[in-house]
Amino acid sequence: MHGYELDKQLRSSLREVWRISQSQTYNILKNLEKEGVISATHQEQDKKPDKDLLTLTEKGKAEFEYWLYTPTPGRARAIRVEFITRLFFAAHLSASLPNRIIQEQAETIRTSLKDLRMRFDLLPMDQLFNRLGLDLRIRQLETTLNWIENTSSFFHED
Amino acid sequence: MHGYELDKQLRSSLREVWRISQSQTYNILKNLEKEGVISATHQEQDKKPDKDLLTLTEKGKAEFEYWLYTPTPGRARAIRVEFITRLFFAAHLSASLPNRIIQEQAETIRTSLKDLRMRFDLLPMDQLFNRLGLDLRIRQLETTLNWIENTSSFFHED
DNA sequence: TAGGATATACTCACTGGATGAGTATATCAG
DNA sequence: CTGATATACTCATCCAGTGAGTATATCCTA
Repeated sequence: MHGYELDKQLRSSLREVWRISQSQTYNILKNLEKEGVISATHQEQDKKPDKDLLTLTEKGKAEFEYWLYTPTPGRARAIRVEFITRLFFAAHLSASLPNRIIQEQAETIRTSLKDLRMRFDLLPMDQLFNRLGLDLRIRQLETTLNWIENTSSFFHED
Repeated sequence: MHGYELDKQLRSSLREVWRISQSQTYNILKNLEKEGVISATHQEQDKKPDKDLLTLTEKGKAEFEYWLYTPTPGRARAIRVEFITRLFFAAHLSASLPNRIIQEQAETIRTSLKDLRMRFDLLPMDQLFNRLGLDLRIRQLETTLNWIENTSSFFHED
C-alpha cells in the first residue's frame, strides 16, 4: 500500500478509536523507514502525482507479529487505542486470531486490576483525592474487562 | 508558595491522579509567569538555596476562578485528571464548592453521553471496530457518571 | 462552460509538552 | 565519617503532533 491509501483506510476504519492527521501518518511512515521496518519504492504515474509504494521488510514483519501478540498494558485508554487496533489487524489475518488475543488481553487486565486494588487498599483513608482517582481507575478497568469479555461474541471462527 | 513546595504537595496529594516530573512543574511555572498569571519574587536564604516565592496576579486569580468553575469535557481521562484536580482545589476553598462543581460536571457528562449514543446509533453495522470503540467509550463514560454521583457523598457541607 | 470543490499524493517548518540529567548546599542517620 | 536525603532550581534536547503548503486532475453545478 502507499501512504495516502493507508492513511485513508486507517482513518475511516478506526476514526472512533483514535485520530491522526495526514501529515502525522507520513511522519510515522518516514520514521518506520528510518528504522528499517518498511521500505519505499518510488513509482511514477502520469495523470496523477508520483507515489511511494511501501512494503514491510523481514524485520518489519517480525516486529509487527511481536506487536500483534503482545498484550496492551492494562490501562483504559491504551486498551481502547492499541488493543482495538491489534484486533483490527488480527481480524484481517485469520478468523481464529481475534479470540486468542482477546483472551490474552483479558488476562492482562485481570492482573492489572489486582494490582490497582492492592494499591487502593494500601492508601491511607486521609488520601481522599488519591483514593478517588484510584477508585475511578479501578471502575474504568472493570468496565473495560466486561466490554472485552463481551467483545469475543463478535468473532466466531466458523 | 514556591515552586519546590508546590511540586511536592501536588505530587503527593494527586500522585494517583496524574504524574509530573519536577522539571516539568518548573517549565509550567515559567510559562505561567510569561503569561502573567503568576509573579515571582526572588528570596535569598542562608543555609539553603535561594528560592522564588510565587503569587497569583489579579489576572491569575480571575483565570483560576474561571478554570475552577468550567466543567471538564466529558471524556474519561480528562475527568480523572482535570476534574479531580478541580475538586482538590475546590475542597480547599470552601465546603459548599465541591458539590456544586460535582453537579455541574455530572450534567456535562450526561450531555456527552447523549452525543456518544447518537453517534453510535448512526454508525452502520459494518463499521465493527468503530462500533466497538464507541461502545467502550460509552461504557467508560457511564462508569464515570456513576462514580461522580457517588463522589458527592464524600463532601458534606456541615 | 467557467468556476469551485474534491481527490490524489506528499513535504516541511515549527511548536510545545516532556524527559533526564545536572548543580549546589545542608542536614541527618548509621 | 560518609553516604543518602532534602532543598531549590536550570537547561539542553527530543519528538509527537500541527497546520499550512504544493501540484495536478477530475467532478459537480449554476
